Amino acid sequence: MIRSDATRNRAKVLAAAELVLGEQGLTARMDEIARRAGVGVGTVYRHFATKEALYAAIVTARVDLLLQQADRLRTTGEPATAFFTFVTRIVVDATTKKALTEALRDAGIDVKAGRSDQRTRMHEALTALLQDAQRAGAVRPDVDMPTVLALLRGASLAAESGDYPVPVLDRALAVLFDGLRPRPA
Amino acid sequence: MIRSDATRNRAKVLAAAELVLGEQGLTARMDEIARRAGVGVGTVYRHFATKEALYAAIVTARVDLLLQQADRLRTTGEPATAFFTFVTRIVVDATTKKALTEALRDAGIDVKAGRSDQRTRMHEALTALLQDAQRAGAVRPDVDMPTVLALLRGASLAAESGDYPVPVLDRALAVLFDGLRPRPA
DNA sequence: GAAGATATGGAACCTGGATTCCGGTTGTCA
DNA sequence: TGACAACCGGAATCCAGGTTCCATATCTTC
Repeated sequence: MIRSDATRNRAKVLAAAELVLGEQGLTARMDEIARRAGVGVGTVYRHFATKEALYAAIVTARVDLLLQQADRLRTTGEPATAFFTFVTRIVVDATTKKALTEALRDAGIDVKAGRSDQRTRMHEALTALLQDAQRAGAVRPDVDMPTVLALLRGASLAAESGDYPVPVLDRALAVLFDGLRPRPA
Repeated sequence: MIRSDATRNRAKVLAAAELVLGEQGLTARMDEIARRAGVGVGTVYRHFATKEALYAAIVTARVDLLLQQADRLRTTGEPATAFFTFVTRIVVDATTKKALTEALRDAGIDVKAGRSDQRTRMHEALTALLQDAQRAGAVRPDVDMPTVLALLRGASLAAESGDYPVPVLDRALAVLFDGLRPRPA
């Protein structure tokens, strides 16, 4: 039987970790996370065998969220906005969630444990969105997934590094998107 | 009097460090650098007071090189190619020199010690190239330096992370450049 | 080629931070 | 409520890497 306080603490740790990891990325310290959760390090370790495991838990959850959004956008019918919105969302996410970006390396995760199916799923989701957008003539037909991924990753990394004010990021993204659109002959 | 073997070793350390830092970035270990230089750690420390100082020395040198190239390009007369070539050069550089990219944070250096004038110089060089290109109608007039820097940084970071084959990076850069060009009405 | 100054190698030391351990608490169940 | 298992906190332990130290080896100079 799992004790009630245990579940409660687990949640607190998760929440604190999400916060701290978002702020400091992979360099965040375990005791800092514990402190913010109002809990001892021991407790953190009781719930997550290792720092990496803790990260994995968080990243996994977040990626799942993104995947859901991708699905929803896809069924919205508007391929052009679906694609650009999703990409934007990823980048914006990166602004806050340092750890996520790290883990987003090549559109997925490889944070050890099996979870690599997420990587595939994310890849598939993006491919679908891209192809739809291309079919709709909203994205030039000659860019492929790897290229998009590289750009996306670059944007996320830049965003993640934090010292850019939002408007600058917006403008940068705008430029990038313009580059992705088909040239008007 | 500086002993001849001392200068020789200094050079060896510098060379090894440039190599190792290029490969592994800031996480490179001091003893690895020493090993590759065929020297003891003590010797490394005799020449560079601290890991950071060693990095600074290398980055400074490299940025100086880039600055020279910027100058040369600028006087070449072709504003459009000058700008795009320079940007490309920086990104390509990033492919090999992890440490550099790190340090290139917002177009400069702040690796502690004073050297921050390089930051200014790099910034000036880029601004000059950008403005020239804009005046020549090769870059849309509505992008500003911060935006370019953000994009540049993103590209460098992506490139730095290494797992992209050259052609992908080329294509990504092409897209980015297209975004920077003025839209043909 | 001897003396003194300067360098060298690399073992020892130190520090920050992850992980482990365990005496003391608290939730659960009868 | 009592007994016991599941949990807790956080001090102690471990470990990886940076940095220091110094006995020994190399220059340089006279």
